Amino acid sequence: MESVREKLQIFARRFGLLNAACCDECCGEQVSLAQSHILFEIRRSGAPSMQQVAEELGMDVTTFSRQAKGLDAKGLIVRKVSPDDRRVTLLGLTDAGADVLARIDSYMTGRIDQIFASMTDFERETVVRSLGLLNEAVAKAGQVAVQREGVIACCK
Amino acid sequence: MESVREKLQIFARRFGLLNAACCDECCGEQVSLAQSHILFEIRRSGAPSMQQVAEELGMDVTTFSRQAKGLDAKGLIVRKVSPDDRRVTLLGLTDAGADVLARIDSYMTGRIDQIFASMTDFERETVVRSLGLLNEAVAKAGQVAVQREGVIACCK
DNA sequence: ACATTTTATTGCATTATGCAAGTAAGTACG
DNA sequence: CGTACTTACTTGCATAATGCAATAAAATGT
Repeated sequence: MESVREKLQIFARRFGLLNAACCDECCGEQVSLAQSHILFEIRRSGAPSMQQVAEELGMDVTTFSRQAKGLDAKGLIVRKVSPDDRRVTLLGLTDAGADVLARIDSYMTGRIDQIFASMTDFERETVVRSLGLLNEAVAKAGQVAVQREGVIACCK
Repeated sequence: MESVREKLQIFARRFGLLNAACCDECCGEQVSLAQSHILFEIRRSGAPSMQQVAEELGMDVTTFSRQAKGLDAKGLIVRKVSPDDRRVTLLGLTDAGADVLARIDSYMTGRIDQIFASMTDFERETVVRSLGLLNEAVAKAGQVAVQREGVIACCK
């Protein structure tokens, strides 16, 4: 019988592939998969610093720095020095960046709708609620780990 | 409010990070994250050909070929010519490969248990069932996509 | 004022990646 | 048969990604 670990592994893998495919299909010319993650996270977290995003994505800051430079050069994000601390760079999406992300969103939600189409309303609801539970639980487990080991969730 | 797309995105990302951390902590010396995925998939699918695994993982066959060579050199997998078709290489885990994978499994299940620890029994059950539903739904959506577009699920 | 820490950037070497091309084995069809 | 075509895998090569070490610049502590 299939373990929870296997279920999660397989689901995460497939979702990753779906994500890559969508990103590639709608804006492969403009952004790589990694860069699409960065756009997503910038939108999600307001006006984050480079470190914040890099850590959230589990990416080395140096790698992140280069990716951010690339996105800046393409006019998809803006980097401005924080007024509070001139060492930190605050990130934001440009209109073009928001557009690219919106296009990826739309592909993704389309595909996700296809996936959910084979479910009953009840199943759909259950699954969505479970995802919420799962994310909360991961966050909680992360906090515990920080208290115990001084480590953030899953990142080194 | 958080969309399903966002929930999925975030969950998949965190799981990926967890996966990387576990793989790194217990056998970073022996296998890369990508290689751990390969071991996982070989075990999961019996005695697959190179192409099968590469496709399942959404990896280019040439990249896969090199990774497989590396795993073979480390004595973690065996590659033997198929008796049915001498072009195809059938993959299998060696004892050492199975051990490495078992170690990763054990780290992962430990972490997953931590995550599930903050849930009630009912929630846990619901989440597990939902993961099953989700994977089935992805598989179904994949089949539909094949019929319509001649494309496998999410891979190009 | 000076040492320490923090944030971000660059140098450099290693690795991953994928396309194009090649080899070897199987298949189809005259 | 044999010749053309397809399929499974491997290598060449060029490009992109990655991370550690070193650096610059700003903030903090004492």
